[in-house]
Amino acid sequence: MTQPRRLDRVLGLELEGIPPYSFDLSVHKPAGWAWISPFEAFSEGTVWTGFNVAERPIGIKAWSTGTVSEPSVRAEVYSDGPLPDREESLVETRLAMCLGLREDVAGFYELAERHDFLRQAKHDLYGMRCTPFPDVFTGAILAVTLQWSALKRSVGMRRSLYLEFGDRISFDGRTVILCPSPRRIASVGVEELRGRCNLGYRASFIRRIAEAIVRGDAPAMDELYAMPPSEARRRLRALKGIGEYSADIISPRMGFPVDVWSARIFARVFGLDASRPVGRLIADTRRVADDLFGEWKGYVFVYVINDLAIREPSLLGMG
DNA sequence: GCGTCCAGGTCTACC
DNA sequence: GGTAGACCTGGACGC
Repeated sequence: MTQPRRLDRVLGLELEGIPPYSFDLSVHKPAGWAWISPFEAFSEGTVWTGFNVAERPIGIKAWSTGTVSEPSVRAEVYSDGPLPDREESLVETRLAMCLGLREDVAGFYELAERHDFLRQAKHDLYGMRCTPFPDVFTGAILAVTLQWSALKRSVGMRRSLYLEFGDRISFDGRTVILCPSPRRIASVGVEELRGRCNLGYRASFIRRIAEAIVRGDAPAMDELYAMPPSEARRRLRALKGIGEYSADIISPRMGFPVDVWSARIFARVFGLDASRPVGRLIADTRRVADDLFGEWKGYVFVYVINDLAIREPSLLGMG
């Protein structure tokens, strides 16, 4: 195992948000989803994580300095050297995006008042944001490893990719493993990827997505963020191995990524016949989500699953 | 112990 | 444009 790269504090940021905003719920969701890296740490309201900016590993320590009604986040940025102005600006923009700080959820909360299950979720998770990935490759690795696999194996594949190929960084007394860079994965053979990470047929998908990003043939996350959501998903689906489900996960304006598992949950929430063939069930839950919630459907997905994690954890296999 | 089924999708070939 | 079959692997289940 390689020694972690030591990073020093190079920048402090104070980020304002649109209320209501809950930092803790946004970066540390009740369903146990990590904010950015499965190897980040969260303790007493502070998160230590990181991502790559212009192929440079960046460490982030962040915590709330405000309230739900007057949100403010302090972020300390760590690097292996001073950041050029352009990279400082990139880090600040990306952090605000990943935190969902500038997302106005008033429209979603209005919608939530019209549905019992959402009114409850809004109450339980008030101020929580959907938090986009810092880059397309981080989202693609999650989406592809979730495909056609039981959760235990999905978790194992993703952790192996990080452990085998991700950068280890050490800062503020913590060590975090970052998402492997596309350039690193593009330099590894498909068979080696398959063997070291137990990826099966997914190895070629991940390798081809990495190559597309290195060539500049894939859209950047900030470009996707600026596009209409349907266009962003269309651009993502042009990548090999990214279908409707995966594009819904990766898109910065999250879609409604129903699969076999979540279709059964949402069939119950939406009052559909859960005994129908699973292919039909997935199509039906997608249609209902589109019709009732439009572009807020991603928030519906995240709020419902995380509210179940609080109220009915056994339904999610959480105990 | 062994065989079968199926799982938190996507692509390709074929019609 | 719609659909069947292939794709890796491993846990659960029946025998």
